[in-house]
Amino acid sequence: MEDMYEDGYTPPILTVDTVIFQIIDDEFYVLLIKRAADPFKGAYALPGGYNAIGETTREAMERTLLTKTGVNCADLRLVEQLYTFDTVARDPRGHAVSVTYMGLGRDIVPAESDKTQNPGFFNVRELPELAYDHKHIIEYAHDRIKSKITYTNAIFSLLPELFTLTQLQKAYETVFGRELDKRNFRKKFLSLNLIHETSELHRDGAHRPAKLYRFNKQELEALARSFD
Amino acid sequence: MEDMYEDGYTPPILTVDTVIFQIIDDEFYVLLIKRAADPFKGAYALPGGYNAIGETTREAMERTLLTKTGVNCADLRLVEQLYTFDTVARDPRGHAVSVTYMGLGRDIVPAESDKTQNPGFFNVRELPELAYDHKHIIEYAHDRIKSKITYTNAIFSLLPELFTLTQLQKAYETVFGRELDKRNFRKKFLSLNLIHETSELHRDGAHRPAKLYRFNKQELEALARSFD
DNA sequence: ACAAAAGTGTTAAGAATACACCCATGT
DNA sequence: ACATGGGTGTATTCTTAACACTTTTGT
Repeated sequence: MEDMYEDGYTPPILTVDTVIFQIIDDEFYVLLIKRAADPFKGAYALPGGYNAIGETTREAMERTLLTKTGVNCADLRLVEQLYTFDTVARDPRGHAVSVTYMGLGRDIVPAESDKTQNPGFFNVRELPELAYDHKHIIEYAHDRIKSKITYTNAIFSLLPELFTLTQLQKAYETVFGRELDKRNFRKKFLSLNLIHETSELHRDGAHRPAKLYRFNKQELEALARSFD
Repeated sequence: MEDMYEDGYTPPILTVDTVIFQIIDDEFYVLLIKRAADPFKGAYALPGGYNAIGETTREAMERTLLTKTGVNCADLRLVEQLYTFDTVARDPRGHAVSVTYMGLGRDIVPAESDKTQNPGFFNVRELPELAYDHKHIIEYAHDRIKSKITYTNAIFSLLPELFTLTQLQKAYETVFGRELDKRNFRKKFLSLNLIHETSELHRDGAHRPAKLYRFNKQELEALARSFD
């Protein structure tokens, strides 16, 4: 914090990058853009951009996300800072530092204007070639949310307000990438007292309708016991 | 990542700050310096400083830690990036961004030269007035290590190579800030297979000598079951 | 002999796991 | 009536939690 550098101090380039996840048809998707300029022209990348002076990293994240993908941060259900990556050759102008965020939501639709750079959701299990170290960042974010849903109620951010127990279980299975036992899942999850039954039913095809549930709180809270 | 800014792009000030913890006499201590210049002249602060261009945040952390406290990062047993704080009024020259690190070790001795700014370890339960948002950063780091020792073997970083089960339990109690049951602690910890008995004994006063144990690995690994 | 910390085991309650059939609906 | 996903219970094993006395040593 002291004056290591006199007036000649020049900071590195500061960027932000954002990993937006959502579940579509029981698969896990991440929001990417196609790069229109070098470096990595034509490759896919996380939405992000420069962090200007006078702007917090969170503000830069919200601004770049909106500009590059049309996604409004206020429509996300959970946003948190992930990690700060130092990346060699991240930027042609030299060493850069990228503060990354993770955002989770439901029914997020990127805007398709041609000013925005072909934003779209890609299945996390079938990613295209990615610019920079963005593959690594996506894996890091995926690990984070995998572990986060084991000790918090973060799964709410990937579900609609009203949901069936089957949808809830599928959401867990999608993030974990493995199957869970139906009876044990229900018994355990209900014992955590995070959700309550509503009087509404979900009718969907030629079978018994499912009860719809709702989270008690739409804010992050720790679980009484860790999950799975 | 695209050119939001033309050539006129100016990044914010980038700094690093480091939270070094160690246990001394069964109490938890953090390394602080006394600020020699404004802002916050005379207040205590975490060691840190500017991140120069061309230098990674980790390099800046190692450099500033050595310069300001005489502590060599290589002497720490565990170092990890914590979080990146945007802090208003963090720096008189305007908005700044601080990447923070946490370091854990044993028998760390700050250098007392007068070039270094009176570095010293302070009991986390009796902190002096702190500059900036450093109190908040220390609490954040404390929470991180509290939770980290519940699902990893990170406690090794706060213990000597050879240690008794009582020392191990005391280390947990120090970080958690509460007491644990001796018999349950031993039974559970030994069942995790992280440590093994050595043939050496620790003699210390007029009572039965204690067996000394050693960690199987001095690297971070996840626990089979989460702890406490 | 005594003071001090090391070391040790059992019981009871709760949690995790494995596992298969009936229910309510639409067509 | 049948196909489809919704919904439910039990037995076993493992884990946690509560709890007090004996052992070994130095003085």
